[in-house]
Amino acid sequence: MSTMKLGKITKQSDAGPRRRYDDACGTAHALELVGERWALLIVRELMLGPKRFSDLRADLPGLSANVLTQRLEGLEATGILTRRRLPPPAPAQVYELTPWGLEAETFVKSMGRWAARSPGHDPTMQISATSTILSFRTMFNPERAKGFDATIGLRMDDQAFFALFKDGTMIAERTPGGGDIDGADVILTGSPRAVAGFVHGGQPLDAMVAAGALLFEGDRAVAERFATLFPLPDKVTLPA
Amino acid sequence: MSTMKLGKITKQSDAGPRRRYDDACGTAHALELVGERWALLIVRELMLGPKRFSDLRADLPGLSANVLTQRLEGLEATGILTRRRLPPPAPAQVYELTPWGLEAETFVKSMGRWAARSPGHDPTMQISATSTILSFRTMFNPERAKGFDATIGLRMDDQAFFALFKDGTMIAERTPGGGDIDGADVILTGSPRAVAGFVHGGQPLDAMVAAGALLFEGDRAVAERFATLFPLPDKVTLPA
DNA sequence: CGGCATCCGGGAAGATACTG
DNA sequence: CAGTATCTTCCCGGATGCCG
Repeated sequence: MSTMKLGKITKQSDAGPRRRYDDACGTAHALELVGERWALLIVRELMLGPKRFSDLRADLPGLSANVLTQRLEGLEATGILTRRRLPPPAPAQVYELTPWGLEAETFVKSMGRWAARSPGHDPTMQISATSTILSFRTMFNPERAKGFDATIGLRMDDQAFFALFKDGTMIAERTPGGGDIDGADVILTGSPRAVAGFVHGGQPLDAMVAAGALLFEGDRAVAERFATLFPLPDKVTLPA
Repeated sequence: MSTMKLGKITKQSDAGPRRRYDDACGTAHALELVGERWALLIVRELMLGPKRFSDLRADLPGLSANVLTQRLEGLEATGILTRRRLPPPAPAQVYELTPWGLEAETFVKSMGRWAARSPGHDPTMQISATSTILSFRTMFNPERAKGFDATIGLRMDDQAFFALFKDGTMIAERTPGGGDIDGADVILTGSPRAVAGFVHGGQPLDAMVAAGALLFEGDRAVAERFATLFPLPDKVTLPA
C-alpha cells in the first residue's frame, strides 16, 4: 500500500436516500430531506447552536458513528447544515444549521406537540439538554407568563442555558461559551431528565433537591412559577 | 405443504418500529409514530377522508402492498387511524384517520412549506389529488384572496373537490360521494399534475386547455384569479 | 480523541406471485 | 378487491481499525 492519497476519489459522497418517493408533494420532499432514521433528531440537536461530532454522539445514544457520518454528509449536501472549523483556540470542527435548516424548528416543535398527546408517550425517559429547552419553546404558554419578568439559568450536561421572561414572552437559548448565567434570578442545575421532571412532570422542587437530582439557587417563588408555564397538552383517549 | 391454516398464530402483529430512539423528546416520539418509511404519506393521503386499501396503493405508486399492510397495522395500533366497514351498498373496508390523526395536518403542512424552499424540490413531478388540495391549504394566502368570493370545483383522478372562498378565507375539501360540484363558478378537470401546473407552476390556462391537459368550464377571470392565491415560498440559495 | 472507512449480522423495504 | 407469502436487496447498527 503506497501512501498515495487517493481516498477522496473513491468517496462518491452521495447524499440523500437512494429510495425515492417520486412525489412532487412538499411533504414527500421533506421526507427525502430529513426522513431517514436519526436525521431529524440530528437537526433537533443542532437547533440551539453548533456542535461537534462527539457532542452529537453523546446526545443521541444509540446512534452509531457510522450512521452519523452518513447523515451529516446528507444534510450538508442538501444545504440543511454546514461544517465549519473553529478558530485556533479550539481547532475543532463543528456542524451548524443553515438559516433554512433553522427554519425546521417550526415543524419540529409542531410534531413534538402533536406526539405529546400520544398515549404511548413517556416523558420520563432519557432526554437531551437541547430537547428540554426546545420543549420549553414548544409548550410555553404566554397567558400563564403574564406579568412574570425573570431570568432562569439552567445547567445541564455541562452546558448553560437561560430562559428570559418579559411581557408574556420568552427567549430560551444556549449560552455561547457555556457560562455567564450568574445574574439569573434562579439557577437550576441537574440532568435534563431532572429538569424536565420538575417543569413538565410536576415533581416538587423540595423533593428533587432532597434527592440530589436538582441543585437550586435563588428565588424559590420564581422557580415554582417557572414550572407552571409549560402545560402539556391533554392525552388522547383511544376509542379502543 | 398442508392446507392447515396456522398463519394467524405466527402472526404476532406488532405495531410500531422495533428500533426505538429511547428518547423522551416529543419529536422523537413522533418519529416512532410516523417516522417509518411511507407512514406519513399514508396519513397525508387520508387527510381529506377515508380511503380503501387499493386507493392508497393507487395514490402512492412505489408503495408495495406488503409494506402498506404493515403501516396500516402500525398506524391503527397507535390510534392514528381506524379501520371501518362501509354499510351494505358498498361493503368495502376503508381506513380513516382518528381526530388525533387529523391533527397531524398542522405539521404535515408545515413540513411541506419548509421543503418547498429546498433547491432540490421539483414541483413538476407526479402528485396525488389529495396532495394537490393540501398544497392549496398550505400555500393559501388570505391577503391575496381579499374580496374574492367564489367556488372552484375540481375533478382529479375521478374524485371531486371544491375550494370555497369567502371573506378572505378558504375551505378546500373532497366531496363525499365524488360528485356535486355543479354549482361552482369554475370547474377544472385534469390530472393533479396539470392542476398543480396551472396553480403553482404559473402555466397559462389557454395553453393547458389547448394541450388537452386541462378541461375548463365557467368564468375565466375567476379561474385566473384562483391561480394567484397560492404563492410558493422563495427557494433557498445555497451558500455553496 | 475526532472523523472517518470497512466488514458483518439482522431486519426492514421492494418486487413479484399467489390466494380467498 | 384486499391482502399474504416469498425472495431479494439494501439500510441500520455494532465492532474494529486507520489516520491525523
